[in-house]
Amino acid sequence: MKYWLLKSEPDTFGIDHLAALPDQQAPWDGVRNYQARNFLRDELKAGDQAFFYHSSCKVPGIAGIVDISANGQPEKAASQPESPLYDEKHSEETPRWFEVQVKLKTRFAQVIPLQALKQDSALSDMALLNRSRLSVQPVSAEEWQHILANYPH
DNA sequence: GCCAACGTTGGC
DNA sequence: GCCAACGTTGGC
Repeated sequence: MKYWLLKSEPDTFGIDHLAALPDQQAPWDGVRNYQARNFLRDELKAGDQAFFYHSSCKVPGIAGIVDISANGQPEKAASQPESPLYDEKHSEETPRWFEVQVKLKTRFAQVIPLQALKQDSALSDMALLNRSRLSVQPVSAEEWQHILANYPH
C-alpha cells in the first residue's frame, strides 16, 4: 500500500465538503495534468491512503487523510456535456481523464501548515516542496510517518 | 522538432 | 493582485 498527497482548493472542494457528504465519499476528478492523470490511472489503488491538501487559501497545508476506495476509472464528469469538466476528446471507451474514489478517514482538528513542512530538513525531498503544480503526488512512507509523528493535527 | 505565446497553478 | 514555475498550444 502506498501514500499520496491530493491537492484541492478548499473554496471549491475542501475537506469540509467531503465530510458533509452522506457517505463521506467522492470521486477525485477534475485533474487536468498528464503526470497527475497517470498517477490516478496507474498508481493509486484501493487501500492506499492520501493526505488531503488545501491549496490557494489562507493557510495552505494538510487538512486530513482519505482512504482511496476505488482504483482509477474513466472520469464520469468529463463525459457529461453539462459538466464544467466536460471534454469532447474524452469518452468512456477512449478515456483521456481518470478519477479515483476517496473516502474521508480523518479530518484534522488543525491543518498542518505548508510553512512548517518547508522548514523541516527531513522533508526536503518531498514532492510537495520540489514539484510545483503537481496536484497528485506520491508521499514516501518515511515522510508520511514523520509528518504524523511530528506535527499536531 | 523548436520555441514563442499563452494559460494555469499556487504561494505570498 | 502579483508573479514564478511550468505545462500546453500552434506556427514555422
